[in-house]
Amino acid sequence: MTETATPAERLAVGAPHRELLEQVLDTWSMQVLEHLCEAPARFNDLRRAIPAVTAKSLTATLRRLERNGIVGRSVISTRPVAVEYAITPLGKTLREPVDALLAWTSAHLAEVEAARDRFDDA
Amino acid sequence: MTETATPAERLAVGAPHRELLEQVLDTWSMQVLEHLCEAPARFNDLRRAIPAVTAKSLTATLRRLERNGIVGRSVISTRPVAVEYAITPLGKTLREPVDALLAWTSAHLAEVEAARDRFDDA
DNA sequence: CGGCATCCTGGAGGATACTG
DNA sequence: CAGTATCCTCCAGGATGCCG
Repeated sequence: MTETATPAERLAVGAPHRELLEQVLDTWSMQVLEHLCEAPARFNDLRRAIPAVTAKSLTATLRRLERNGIVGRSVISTRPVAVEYAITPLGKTLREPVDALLAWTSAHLAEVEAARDRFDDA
Repeated sequence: MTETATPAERLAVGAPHRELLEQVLDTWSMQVLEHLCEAPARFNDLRRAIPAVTAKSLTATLRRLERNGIVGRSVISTRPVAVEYAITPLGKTLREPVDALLAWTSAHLAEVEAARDRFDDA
């Protein structure tokens, strides 16, 4: 198929590309993703692994990721119920670009902080 | 130097890596970046190029990018004053990981939308 | 254990008006 | 032209309590 949209157009407010990025790059989603890439985890495992998240936000994050096909949710009918979240094959493809971002911050954070110091002096 | 932090640690709330990503991946910053990568531009050029942005938000975005060393700001003392914004060498290094993100959405948006349809049926 | 419903607050960001 | 100042609204997300 043909790719007609420019990068700027794909990033416009309301564009599907931009919306998808917002649902995948937010604070909690990225952390959930990193953890599930290591190993599947249950709801409260994730809560403990991500200290600052509230139950409400974690639920919303997991639902959104599940809806987008990034994570899978399986209910294990023990009593009490257990629920396991796992990364999907689609979710795994996200790791590469996200890690590229992390690599960028690692490579350039010092340079950014130097720029901040210069800016704050003036 | 040694890199000790895990990806999850770098993404934790309050971590410098995460803060930097937030200041660089937000709605307006990404669009400003894309436009300045094409060519330097003046304040009102950017306003026109990014229809949904308000003057207040654009100012805040440009200040933050300037502080982080991602864009440069030069005042041209004509009357009335002209101000030109341009991408810096550091800013240019951001393009690669950001484009990787865009490439990911292009490659997988259809698959995501299929997952959404499935989810919304249930 | 893994949620959902309700209430509530802070702060991001829009609208508008003004200025060097 | 390129902002700044002020006001004001809105809603993401925290706190709390309840339930299958």
